[in-house]
Amino acid sequence: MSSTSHSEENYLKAIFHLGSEGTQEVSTNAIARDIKTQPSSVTDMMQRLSEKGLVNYRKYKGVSLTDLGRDTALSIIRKHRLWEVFLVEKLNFSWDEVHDVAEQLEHIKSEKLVNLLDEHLGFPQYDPHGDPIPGKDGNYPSRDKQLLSQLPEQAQGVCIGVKDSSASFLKYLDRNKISLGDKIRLLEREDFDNSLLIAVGDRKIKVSHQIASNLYLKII
Amino acid sequence: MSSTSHSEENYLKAIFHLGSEGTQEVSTNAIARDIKTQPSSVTDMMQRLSEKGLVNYRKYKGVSLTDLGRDTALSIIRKHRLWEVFLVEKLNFSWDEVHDVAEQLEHIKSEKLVNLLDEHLGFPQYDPHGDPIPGKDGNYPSRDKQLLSQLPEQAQGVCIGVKDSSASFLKYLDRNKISLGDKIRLLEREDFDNSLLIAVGDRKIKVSHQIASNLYLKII
DNA sequence: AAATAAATTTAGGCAAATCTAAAAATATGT
DNA sequence: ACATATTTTTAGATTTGCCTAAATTTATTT
Repeated sequence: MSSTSHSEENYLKAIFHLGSEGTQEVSTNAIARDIKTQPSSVTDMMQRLSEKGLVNYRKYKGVSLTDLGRDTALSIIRKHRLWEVFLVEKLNFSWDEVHDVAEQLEHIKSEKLVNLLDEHLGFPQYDPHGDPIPGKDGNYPSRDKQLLSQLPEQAQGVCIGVKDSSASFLKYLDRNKISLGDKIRLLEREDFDNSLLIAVGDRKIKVSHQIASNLYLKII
Repeated sequence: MSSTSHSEENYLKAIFHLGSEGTQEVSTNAIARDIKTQPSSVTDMMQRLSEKGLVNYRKYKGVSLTDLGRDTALSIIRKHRLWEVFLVEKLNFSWDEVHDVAEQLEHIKSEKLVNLLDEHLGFPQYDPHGDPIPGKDGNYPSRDKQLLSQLPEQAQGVCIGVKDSSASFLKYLDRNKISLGDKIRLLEREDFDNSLLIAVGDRKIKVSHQIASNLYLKII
């Protein structure tokens, strides 16, 4: 019944993302850092969310999502990702521009809107950054994926997502013509700084550890 | 600079609509009635909007929009109406379902989004209720239109808009197969209750004064 | 295990946006 | 024009969401 506020929804989303999909306990400080607010504000909000039955909160012990909280978080993430698809597919936004707008659109309240949008987009399974879109019923498909940085040498995979979806990282990928769906093989690992020599299609590229630890592959 | 809040935007919109497009002075009570809030809340907000330079406010004398306030109101109305077109044209909402959702979408802040949406929709001139869509530059085309109730007998026109866009009125029009673009002729006026006999295409319909005073025609 | 550091919570305040009740200004009726 | 009614404003509270500073709890070091 009592519907969630804009702000409450942002906290739920943060807990979901920080606590590996809401299952693990998340610390007050981690939430504050993520949401760019003070730890005391987080404590405040956790007490309110706890009273609403959206989180499990024990003083000094951190929080996790209840089933209700997880469902709420998933519905917001669903909306966020569907809107991202809309912005990129229908309005020709580039993938590094969609985040802030989707962050606003995700709070629009209308079941009908979300479901018609989903249909309009052809029931997409993934957003422009390769993240899976939660279903209407709240099911959340988890893909098996691996960071490029964790691959064994000579292994190869298809690029299926990014961990960091900041504009600067996405623009780096654009400049280096690395896109979702590209086939990538790890050729050499430089032990000194953990940088990698990879083959993207038939191009050879050197990438730093930081890059490699933000790119998800599906091993093939 | 200082951006307007959700709530401030709603007040600006109300003043625009109540004061025949923001030109006339609007009373505190009228705003309170329109926005479903207490007169004291309106006074509060008028003082804040006045400090921000969005309205001309003199105690006990009512408010009107400044040029800045009018521009702000128009940009919100532009967004509202573009989203209504989107909902009807792209997502197949019916025209009586769009209002509440557009009321939320109109507050999304992104120049780029509005302009790409406009382009995606083919730069529509009117929303699904026949209201003109303000331009990017803030120009607001006023059409010459007349209420059906004010027509002289035997005059005819094309239905171009509704004054009341409540779901119940719009559904009445649907049930009676009266749509924007239909040609309507006033056949007879019943003096007793001001009800009218009209011809819609080649069908004859009786409509009450209340109906007739919420339907806009362009005389032909 | 005591001392120190870090994380977390409490306490007290602030701004936005609302409310109710009371006071002040304006409008209306005879 | 004077009394009454209506409208509008002020005063004082409340809720949400945030802040800073101080207190408390938990973790880490030596």
